[in-house]
Amino acid sequence: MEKHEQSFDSFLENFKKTVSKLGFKNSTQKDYLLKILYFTDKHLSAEELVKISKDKYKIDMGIATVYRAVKFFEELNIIKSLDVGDGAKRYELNLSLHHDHMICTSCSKIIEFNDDVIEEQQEVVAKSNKFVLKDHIMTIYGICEDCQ
Amino acid sequence: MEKHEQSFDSFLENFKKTVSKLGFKNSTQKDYLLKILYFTDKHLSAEELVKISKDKYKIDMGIATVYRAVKFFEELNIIKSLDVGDGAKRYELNLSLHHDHMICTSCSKIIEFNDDVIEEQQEVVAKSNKFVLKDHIMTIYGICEDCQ
DNA sequence: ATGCATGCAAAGAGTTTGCACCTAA
DNA sequence: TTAGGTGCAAACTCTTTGCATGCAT
Repeated sequence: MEKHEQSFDSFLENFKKTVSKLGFKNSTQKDYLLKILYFTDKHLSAEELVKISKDKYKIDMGIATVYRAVKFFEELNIIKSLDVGDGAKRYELNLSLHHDHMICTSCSKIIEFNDDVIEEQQEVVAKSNKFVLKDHIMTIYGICEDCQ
Repeated sequence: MEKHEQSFDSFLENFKKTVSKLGFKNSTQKDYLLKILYFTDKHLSAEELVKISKDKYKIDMGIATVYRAVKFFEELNIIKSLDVGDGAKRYELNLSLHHDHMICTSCSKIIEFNDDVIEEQQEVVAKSNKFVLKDHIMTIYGICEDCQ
């Protein structure tokens, strides 16, 4: 997958400006959550975000803060949530180009992919049903090479 | 969407044979759950299944029975679960041809669709990633005609 | 008669919320 | 100073599990 198009510093700066502009307040917790999400290549759950922020950045934050933050981020459309099928929602930054997921039902590995044909075709489907398209999720389930 | 290709009676008979063959036992509860799922055009949650079986068929069944049954059905691959984004999983029979979902983010209406191009293209994507494809989910989010 | 299935209630897991305190602006 | 943010714990929702009883085979 592509790297993000924006450096973390400029992304964060931009985010903070938006937050201020909207009349909300910035916080260390949100900064670190975004930092973790920016630099990970995984899809993290709320629990995992708490753990990483503690282990890696020595920041203790309550799980409630994480849930409130991800909800906030989702409203600003800068993260997406993903249902992998284990109980918990997983989150990822929404900065890079759109991509979909392929999940191995044996080892739960997640591979990201992007396919132009599918991207275009969903527009076609939306139109023919008179939907104004906003987003889509495509997840392919199968057995990855290693598990076959 | 297409109607089911099999009548309910033959489907149920077939199911019961399979259950016996596998060494499990049949039950009224499972029969009614399948009946409800067969004849509904909605995607029902566990709670809703309990309610419908009580209201429509005067069968009281515990929610635990429903969860155990849907898990059992999923293992037999005769139902699918669907995550609409409200907390609860929703279930639908897996008898008819494969279809995907388009969900209105305004009124939560679910429209089913089937698109050959997308069906074929996901095979292509799976192959190029050396995945053995088993299934896929495609959900398009947008605003339906009524809500625009 | 045997063992899977059921119902109930309790336990779990994930997420949300109320409230007192904290902190950015 | 003062709204919004945070942490904690309690509450909630959805789902699973233990156990005694029920019922299909």
